[in-house]
Amino acid sequence: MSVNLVIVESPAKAKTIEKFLGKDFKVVSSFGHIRDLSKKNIGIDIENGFKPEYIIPDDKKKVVNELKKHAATASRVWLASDEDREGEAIAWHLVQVLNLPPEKTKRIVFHEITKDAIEKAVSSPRGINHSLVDAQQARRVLDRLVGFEISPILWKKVPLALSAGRVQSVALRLIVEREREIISFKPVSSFRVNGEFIIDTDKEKGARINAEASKKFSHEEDAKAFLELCADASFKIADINIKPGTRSPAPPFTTSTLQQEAYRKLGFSVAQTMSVAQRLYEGGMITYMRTDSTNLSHLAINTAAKIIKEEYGDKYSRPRQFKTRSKGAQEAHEAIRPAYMAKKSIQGNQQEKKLYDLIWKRTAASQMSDAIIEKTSITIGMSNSDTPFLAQAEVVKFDGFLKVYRESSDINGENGSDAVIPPVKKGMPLEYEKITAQEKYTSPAPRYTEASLVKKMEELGIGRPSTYAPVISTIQNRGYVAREDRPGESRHINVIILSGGSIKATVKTEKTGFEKAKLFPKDIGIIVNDFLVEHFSNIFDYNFTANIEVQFDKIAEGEKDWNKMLEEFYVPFHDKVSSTLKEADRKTGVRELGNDPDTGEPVYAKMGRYGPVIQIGDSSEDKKPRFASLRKGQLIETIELEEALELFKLPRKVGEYEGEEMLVGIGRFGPYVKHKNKFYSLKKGKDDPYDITGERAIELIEEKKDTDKKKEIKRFGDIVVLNGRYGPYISYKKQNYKIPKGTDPESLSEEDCMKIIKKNSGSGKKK
DNA sequence: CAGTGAGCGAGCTTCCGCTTGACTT
Repeated sequence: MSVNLVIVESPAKAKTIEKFLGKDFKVVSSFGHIRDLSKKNIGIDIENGFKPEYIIPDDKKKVVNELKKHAATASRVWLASDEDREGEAIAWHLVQVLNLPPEKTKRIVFHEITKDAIEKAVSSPRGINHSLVDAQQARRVLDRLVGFEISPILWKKVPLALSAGRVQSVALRLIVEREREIISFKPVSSFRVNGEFIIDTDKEKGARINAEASKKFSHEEDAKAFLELCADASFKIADINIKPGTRSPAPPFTTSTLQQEAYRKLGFSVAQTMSVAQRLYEGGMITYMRTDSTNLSHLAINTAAKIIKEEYGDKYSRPRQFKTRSKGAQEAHEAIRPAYMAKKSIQGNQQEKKLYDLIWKRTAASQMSDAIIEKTSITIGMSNSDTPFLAQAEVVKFDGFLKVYRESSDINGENGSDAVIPPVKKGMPLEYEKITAQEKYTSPAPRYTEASLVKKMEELGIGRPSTYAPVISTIQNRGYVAREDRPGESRHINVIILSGGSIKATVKTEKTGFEKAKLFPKDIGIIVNDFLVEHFSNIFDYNFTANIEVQFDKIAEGEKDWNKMLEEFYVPFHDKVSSTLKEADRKTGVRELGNDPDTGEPVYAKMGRYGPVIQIGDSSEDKKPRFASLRKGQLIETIELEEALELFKLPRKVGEYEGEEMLVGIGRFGPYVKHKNKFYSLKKGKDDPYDITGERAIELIEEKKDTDKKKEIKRFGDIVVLNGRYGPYISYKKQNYKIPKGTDPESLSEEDCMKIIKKNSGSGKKK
């Protein structure tokens, strides 16, 4: 029985490959890495040349046993893990753990899952590349050293801090530094002048041109003076400039660009995109979704060309192969594309259909012709000023790839001018209909979204396709960063309008600072970041990863010894770890805000044991300071005295009801009235916790009691049938139970309820 | 879930990358 065993990393890949190879081949999966560093004693014997201590994690034991069984009966084992640093290491660990003898072990690689590529791989096997394995070990050990030596310093020196790492801490730094840019940003306003012109000879048809003055005005008086000039001026077309141009499609998706576009076009979070893509991959509908490559297989390029020609005609087809440009790309896989281009749509839920459609269009567009455009610029001259008005328009002469796909931009409303310019000739006279000078404020760099953070991380070369989503979850789970909204504020802007020869000034309002699902640093994130940057500036430098990647590459090329590289890194690093542990002060981010006007005591903002607090007064033998927690959206870094003192006004008594005190405060779910140990929410936008009256509080209490009564359908002792947000349910001993569909809750008897409770209490236990 | 905060200090936490489920909301 001569059986060939092929081991790949992913089970879905195993299934596909087995179809291509004959029945002499059994294809199984390792489910990624099968060994990792032990967590005991850092998992590294530092004294002995950084010798790693590898263990098989509990959740991998079953897989390893299966692999051992298969390997024992196979006469030849083909290690087909990915062709990159990590893949090579997986192959090596397999050799070690499965005790594979060299004579029956072959290492093969392929970048695309096509019959051709796999057959070719099988016909040209090689051995394990030990230099590449060493580069991976260096990467792994370095990450462990950084993470496991610095995190414990944080536990000691920063309250509530939890972790640090080569990647997560730089991601955090990006967010903290961006926030500081925004905090210190001072908006400046200037006036932009826009004119709406009518072609003089064509007044009836109403052909219009919108144009902007080539100059901005910093002061309102200057803008007004310019409009006064306009009132007396005559206008004409001074110049017309027509420029042809082309636009090319974006390359097919990588993990990073898929996450960005799915966020911009479909509103998916980074994690959501990955889980939907995973399902598409497992269903055999798309290629692998964790990739940094923009390569397409020849087969994919050829079938795409065929389909594009059929669907849109020959002139829309333009096969291309894109070069991967991102830093540190390892290109073990293809770009993310449909498994079968012929399938324009798929079965599945809405999310799956939408994501597939996006991938199909992006892939197709990448294989289509450039769009041909014509850019028209018009200069409108003024008789009494040398400041012209300019108009620009773009006409698509041939749509090419734009027929199926247009990439979105991170910046809203900057997708080019869609203005249409009527046919005009040089020298044509024009009349203004309306000329408006409107104040416009500059804005700071935008806060990161999950997707734009991924983009930035990729640019810096930190993180990998498999870790972008997890890292973003980590910094949020640690409480360093939160994805939040901000309602924004209104701001007045001055507008001056010239129309029919007269000038009028008005004031408009606009929204500023509105945010939706943006990444904000939290106090603890800011303090952790400042501590890390203060003591380990070299490691949390934006270029650190790029620099050590150069070293890893040298190891992979066999030009450098991996232990030596680690030695060079570790000696100064560990010195710094020791000295920081010994010398660094505890960091609470404390800021003195001023003095309490009532008592004269100092007021501080700082990180307390349970979170950010304001403290009034110092601690002494006979006096305890007073504390109040910061609210959502407030930062130690920016809170001011007045705001801080406000926090001490709550909770406050608003009166008595039924013989017991009513207290108003603000909790995690917003403002509340507390009465007899029960909480009643204040109405959003209607009630103000600082001036709500006792009568209103009683009203709220009664109202809530009333709706609670309506919620209850029936009751048998401990068993209560209730009307909830998601329909009727049973509540019993603090647990909720779903009522099966099609059951009328009114008709339930006590026994029926017990049955439902018993049936459902088996499932869903513990965390 | 709507509190807490001093100081002492047991026992715990933590990294990045490669893979899926098995969980809960």
